[in-house]
Order: sequence, then structure tokens, then C-alpha cells
Amino acid sequence: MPELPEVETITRDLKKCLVGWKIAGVWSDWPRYFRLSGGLEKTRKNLIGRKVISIQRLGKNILFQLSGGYVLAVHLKMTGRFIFTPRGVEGLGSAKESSHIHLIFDIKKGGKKSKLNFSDVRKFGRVIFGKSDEVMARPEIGGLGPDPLEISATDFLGRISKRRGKIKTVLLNQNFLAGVGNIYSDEALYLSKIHPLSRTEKIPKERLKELFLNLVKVLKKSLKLRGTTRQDYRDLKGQKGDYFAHRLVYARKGEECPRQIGGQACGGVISTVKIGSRTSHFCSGCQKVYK
DNA sequence: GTCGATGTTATCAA
DNA sequence: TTTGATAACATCGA
Repeated sequence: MPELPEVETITRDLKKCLVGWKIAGVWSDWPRYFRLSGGLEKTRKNLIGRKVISIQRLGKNILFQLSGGYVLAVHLKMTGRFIFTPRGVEGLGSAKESSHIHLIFDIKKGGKKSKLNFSDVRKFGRVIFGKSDEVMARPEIGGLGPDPLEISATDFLGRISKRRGKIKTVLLNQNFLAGVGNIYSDEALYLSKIHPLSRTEKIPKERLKELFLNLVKVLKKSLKLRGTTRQDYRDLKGQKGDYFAHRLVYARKGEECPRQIGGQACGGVISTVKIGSRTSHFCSGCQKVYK
């Protein structure tokens, strides 16, 4: 589910409405979320009473910076989503939706009370809580690569020159770059005419540079459209993202390639191949395999 | 009813 | 070191 544009959208919205609120309580019927934080009870004890100082995205994680030098890092994984509406869950009007809420933060500010709900159909979500330096020292957080929107093409080329193996796998590796997932790696490879099975070390430098520029381009475009909703993704208020209608190859298996080459249609067909258990989408005609 | 797929990642074995 | 399979879990559609 959420990749960089989706998580960034949620983070920005959370920042607007949650900074300054205090955590007043934590409820969960799925303690497994806290397996990396010493369990629900321990987390609750240290978390309650802390104020949200700021919120930022780190890769696909949402980091809540809390008073006292603590950090709460939430990963949405496949189906996690935060729900914060003026009327709470009731505002969404769906009983089915509320049955998927497995984590609730009670929050307060001044005299006001509210709830930040975490809905997560498949319960893959994950919470890491602790003192800032402890959290940042964890491999899941501290081991993350740089953000594609914050490095230069030169940085990217320097990093990728040390990598080998299938380009698709490299792009999905969060320790290489943080925030890129299945959708945008497919889109960027398509834009760059690089086949996802290409060996990274065999791709010419200028093609890799192109790949980076296209990756940044597609991430920014999706961010403007508030992300991609195929099935599950929703923002804080339950709205879908609009990039799906603009996608080029992702989830378009069997369709004709949208590319025009010199006024002519490419003529290829969008196909798929499994790479590392993920479905990759590519055009059979215009994406070259470097091997 | 069964099978395969879904935007993620950790883990284990070859 | 790299890879592939599997597991974590629920739902949807063929």
C-alpha cells in the first residue's frame, strides 16, 4: 500500500492537525504492533502524557517527535491508515471500517478531547517507540537509505554504482533508497525504458541518471495528486488519491503501451513478471533488458 | 469452495 | 553475498 507520496500526504495532514496535542491514552486489540517496543503495556506507560512536537516522514514511516526526546515511529505496511476526522470514526459512517481499527490514541489539547484511530485490515502495521536515539539506532529506522526527493542525481549515481542485481529489486530496497515501492518503481522504469529484470551494473550511467530523474518526477506528480488508491489507500479524512487514473503501466496488464515514438504508437503490450515475489509491470516493446 | 493476488518487510534456507 | 520462498493477515474476484 502506501509508498512515499501516500505516506508524505498523510504526514503533512497529520502535522496540520496533531502538533501540540497530548497523548492521553492508548488502546489496542493487537499488541503485536508493539513487539519491537517492549510490548503495549511498556509503551503505554512511557507514552502517555507526552506532547506531539512535530511529525515527519522517514521513508515509509511516520515519525511523531514527542516531548522528552521520545519518538513514535509508525509503519503502515500494506493496509494501515490513520483516521482523524472532526467526528472521529462515526464521521466515516461505516461499521465495517471501524471493525478494522486495532489501535487508538486518545489525545487532548486544552479542554478538547479526540482520538487518532489506526485502521489496518491485514494487521501488518508496526510501531517503534522509545527515546529518539534508541529508535534511530534500530535497523528498521536508522538503516534506511536516503530519501529520493532529498538527494541529487550525483548522489544517486554514486550509490547505485555500488549495487548489483535486478534493478527492480534495488529500487525496492529501503536501505538503498527509502520510500520507493512497487507502483513507482514500475512507473519510473517504464518512463526510463528500462526493463525491471535488467542487471543494475549493466545499465549505462546516463540511463541510470534518467531513471533517477523520472523517479523523482513520478513521485512528485503523485504527491500533487495525493497518492495512488487502487483499493485500500485513504488519507486522514478517508479520501482516495488520484494518481491511479494517471498511471502508465502499473495494474494495466494486457493493455496497449501508452508510449508514442515519433508520432507512432509503441505497439507493445503491458506485461507482468514476478520479481522477488512482487508483480512488476512493463511494456514488452519499449523497455530494454540490460544484461 | 478454492486459488491467486493485493500497495510491505522480516526471516530463514539454499 | 544473493536469491527465493514463506510468513505475518484479511479480503476480493475469478
